[in-house]
Amino acid sequence: MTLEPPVTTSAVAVDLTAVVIAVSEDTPVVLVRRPEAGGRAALPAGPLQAEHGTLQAGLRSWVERQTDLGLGYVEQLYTFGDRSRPADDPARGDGGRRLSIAYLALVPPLDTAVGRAPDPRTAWMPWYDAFPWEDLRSDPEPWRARLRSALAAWGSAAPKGLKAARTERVRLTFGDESSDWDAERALERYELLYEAGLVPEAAWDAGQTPATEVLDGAGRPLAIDHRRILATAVSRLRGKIKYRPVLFELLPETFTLLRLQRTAEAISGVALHKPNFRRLVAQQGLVEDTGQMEAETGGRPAKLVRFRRDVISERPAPGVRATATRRGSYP
Amino acid sequence: MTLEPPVTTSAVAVDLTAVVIAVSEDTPVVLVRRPEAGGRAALPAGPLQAEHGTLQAGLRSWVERQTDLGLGYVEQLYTFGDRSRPADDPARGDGGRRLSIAYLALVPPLDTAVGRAPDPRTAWMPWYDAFPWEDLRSDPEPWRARLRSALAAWGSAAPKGLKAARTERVRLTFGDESSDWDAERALERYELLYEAGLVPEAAWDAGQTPATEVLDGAGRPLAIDHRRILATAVSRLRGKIKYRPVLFELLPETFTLLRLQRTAEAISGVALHKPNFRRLVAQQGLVEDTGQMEAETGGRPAKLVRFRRDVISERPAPGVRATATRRGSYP
DNA sequence: CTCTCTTATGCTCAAGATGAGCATTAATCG
DNA sequence: CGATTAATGCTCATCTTGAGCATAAGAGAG
Repeated sequence: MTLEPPVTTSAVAVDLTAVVIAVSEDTPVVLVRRPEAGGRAALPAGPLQAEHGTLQAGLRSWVERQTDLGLGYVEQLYTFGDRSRPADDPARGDGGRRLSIAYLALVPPLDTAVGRAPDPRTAWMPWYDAFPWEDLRSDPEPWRARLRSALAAWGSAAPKGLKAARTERVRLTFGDESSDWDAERALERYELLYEAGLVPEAAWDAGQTPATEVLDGAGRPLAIDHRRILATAVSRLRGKIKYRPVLFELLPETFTLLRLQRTAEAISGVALHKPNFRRLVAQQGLVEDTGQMEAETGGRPAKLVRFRRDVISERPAPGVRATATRRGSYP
Repeated sequence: MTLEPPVTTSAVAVDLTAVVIAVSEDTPVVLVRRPEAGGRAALPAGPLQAEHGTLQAGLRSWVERQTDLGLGYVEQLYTFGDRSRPADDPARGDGGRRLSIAYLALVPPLDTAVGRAPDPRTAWMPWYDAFPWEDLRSDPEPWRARLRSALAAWGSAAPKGLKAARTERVRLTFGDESSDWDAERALERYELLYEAGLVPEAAWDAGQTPATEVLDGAGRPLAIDHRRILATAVSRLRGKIKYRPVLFELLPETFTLLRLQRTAEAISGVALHKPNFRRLVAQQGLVEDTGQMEAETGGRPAKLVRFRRDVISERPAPGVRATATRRGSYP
């Protein structure tokens, strides 16, 4: 390898993969292609075409045609192109490499009921189906305890010198009895489970059959490496809402503060302290009154507010970061 | 476009582009290929090869061979592949598209004096040569005032409905008399200057000759879209040091707290308040004493400290964010 | 051998931001 | 009408930040 100008190399298939996220009834959902019987659902993906002026335009144009929704927000996530991508990938063929440029897109809650979707070949899948352990809104302990004990076993099984490092990684990503985990580390947690062989993709990618006990409670696998791509999106989105007002892309024009909070909770997977959440939103000037009220609250009617678009990328870092409540205090 | 499995499309040349950053004598530098006489410097780039197991491994292996330095830290930056990428790109050829997967790499200060480099065809270029306006460590005003007035003119020249939006964008990215700008928005600033035609690449990419006044003070252009890639790296790195301890990848094994601060300042482009910076570092437990002292300080000798590697990805968010001092208070 | 200069290091203080509760208000549903 | 369900408002103790001041410990000049 030299520093000479790059030259074209071996055949590379490039596709654009979309992680389209919506929030439906406090559940974050992702657009997937329906699996055939027994198969795994896949993220929508399409080949990069010559007509596409920009990568993002390519992604945007065909997703919009598919979903009939305006994609409010689109950002490039990551480019996946490791040769180790599994052999059951139909696009690989003849020793070529497949490159997937993944994008994250957010759409407002319109026709996003789970199961229904704009195209009959697609469906909205709750993302916590893929990562049940990432939802700590109600009772976090069942999942955490199980995964931690499985991972502890993996740590103990490590070769001599690696034991401490593995144990420490588990502690950092999954927390321990005394400390919560960091919601943003969803990708690291998935990767750790993969390495530990606790998700079936690990065995499949190695050409083996996963042990059955592995499948229990390990979440729903997606095609190829799509669960990893989804985990990347979850991590990115959880980080992003802390400093950019992207939550509003997931909400209708007008909404109540509780709905905003529930959306934040759905994404981050933790329950938030209501008064503090409101204070945060208020002092940041992110929303303004519409003068209307929402009556269907089940209790006292709530003000309907709207996002102040003119503040969309204002100075410091608007967005919704807020304190988690102690466990169990969700509703 | 359908949701069918992706198929191989038109020829795509894929290369891995590296933004290798070091800090030399309080100056952030980037590794570039020396330009031919009159030409523009380019970032090192090499084609993606079939042997590369992972993209990052590919990037890492050949950069390490080139520089004889261990790349402490490598992360994927962004994939550039817009069709509008300029025509003087030697790798494009026959209507094919070029895809560049850019990586950010950090190396410790070893042989990184400006101008010297591991390979005679390469050089370390101060990144503020490309973005003089991004260095606000001493006196920010000369650049800011000039760019703001040029951009104000661009705003005023906008078609009727766009005027307000343009003016607002300028205000958000470049700040105004009363407010500083956000150091992380380096990429947005470059892109705004590009759109406004204030950097020569804008004219070149359009196949035109830039007006000479444009060139004055607009920084040093790089080959193709490499200045944009570098701006992406600057923004990413400035954001990253706030919540991950990556600064240490840019420092030798042991260092003084002032050197750590100067490195943070070099990257972020702003002068920091010394006592507060120390307090921050101390309370985060990022460093530990070595017991040794550094005598060459010019004043009272300073303790030599070292980064606590075991804390490298600890819970909340270690890293170096700190308050900027008011202007002019650098040294 | 002091005085001066330079940088290291420590301390204090006032604001602001955060984490956790408690109290009131206003609808709906039997 | 009383119970239930939310919406909204307020308070308080802690942390965290932004800024400035004071002292300590070397090198060099005179």
